[in-house]
Amino acid sequence: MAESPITSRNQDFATWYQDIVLQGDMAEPAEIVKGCMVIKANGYAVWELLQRQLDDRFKASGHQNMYFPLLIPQSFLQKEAEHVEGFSPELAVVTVAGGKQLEEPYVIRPTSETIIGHFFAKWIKSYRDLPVLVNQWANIIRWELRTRMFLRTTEFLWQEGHTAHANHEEAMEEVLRMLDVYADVAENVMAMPVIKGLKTQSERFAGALRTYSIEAFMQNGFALQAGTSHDLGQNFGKAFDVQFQNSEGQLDYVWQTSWGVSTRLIGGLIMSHSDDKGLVLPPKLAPTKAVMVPIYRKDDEKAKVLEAAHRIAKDVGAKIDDREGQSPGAKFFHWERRGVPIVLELGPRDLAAGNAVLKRRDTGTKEPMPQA
RNA sequence: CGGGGAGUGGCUCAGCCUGGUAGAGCACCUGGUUCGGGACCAGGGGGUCGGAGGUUCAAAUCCUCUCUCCCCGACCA
Repeated sequence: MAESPITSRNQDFATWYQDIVLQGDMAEPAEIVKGCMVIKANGYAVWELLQRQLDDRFKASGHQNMYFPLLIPQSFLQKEAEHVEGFSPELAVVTVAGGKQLEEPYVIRPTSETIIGHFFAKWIKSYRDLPVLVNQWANIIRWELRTRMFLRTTEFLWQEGHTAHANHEEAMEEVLRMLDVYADVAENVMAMPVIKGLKTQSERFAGALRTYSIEAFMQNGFALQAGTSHDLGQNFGKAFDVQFQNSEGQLDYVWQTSWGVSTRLIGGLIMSHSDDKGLVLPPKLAPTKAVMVPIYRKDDEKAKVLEAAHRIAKDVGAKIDDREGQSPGAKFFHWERRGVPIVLELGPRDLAAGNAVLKRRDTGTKEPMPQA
């Protein structure tokens, strides 16, 4: 019996988390780039599934995807007093480009309210232009003091929604609508129960009137802020002069919202479901839903088992693990650590009985499954 | 930024205290036997010990400086 490469949750939760991420082929520290990670195949595939679920809901509620520059003129950040105060300490700044000192440095976006505010001002003239409902899938950089894979990395992937409305009521409806979308995805896709609520004044987004969040509970009893939705009021509208004429012909500033979830969700997913044996993924977010492990000894068995295993795997949509030189035991551990929800076993005994063995990752239970 | 830990084949680490020209396990390659929860035997390839300087006949090992990563705390999606 080989020793498990995974530290138990009771022994050391933080180390357990790291082990799960590493052993589950989710990510690894980039090392050469401070605080950054390489999102590996299994982790990125989960992110893609999660993106799809979120994106479908954004589109269904009238939002459109756009893309804004990674680099933002430094002066933009300074236009909103609280915003600059909140983000200045964690900005990465580009001062040299093309071999020359830049006249005005660019900051690498920590979030895009400012640059999007600039363009909203160009695009919005009339109440008929409203609402503007934009989403951006992007990477951002925040120079955090301490990082943990997925939970807080220097660079991370996220989506940021940015909307502009004619009045505060509509903006607030949007803020709460998107909070509900986040809660829906968390609970019904990620199987991660959350509590919706209002953040305290000290915890709200820098530049927002109010910040709402969904909070999830982890196995160590900690809460994880899993998504936020901000009522920006007219703060950015005023800072970037986003004015429009209302139906009475008067000038007014737009009411804006912004909302985002990030690759941190994957950290929450891991800390919600995984166990001391490895990653556990809910079926809706599992890149590989089922794996078939064929078992055989002699050559004549091998031919029969492989033939049936391939056939059954194809029928049920399972990936077949027919790697040579790996024992079945080694394969079981391999897939268990990667969170595959269903592992099927097929050997001579099952062949004779007309069954395959079906094992669930979440419960660990095994049951016979008819081959037909 | 404060506190702790660690940098030695791809990975995990031993060796350092008591200097004497680099080891183990895993992984990898070849051959054979295996295969129902991490197989075994035999053979083989691969490192100059984070970096710089110093002491010494001789430095992974002693001294000085330095860089990086990880964990805990404060800050944040």
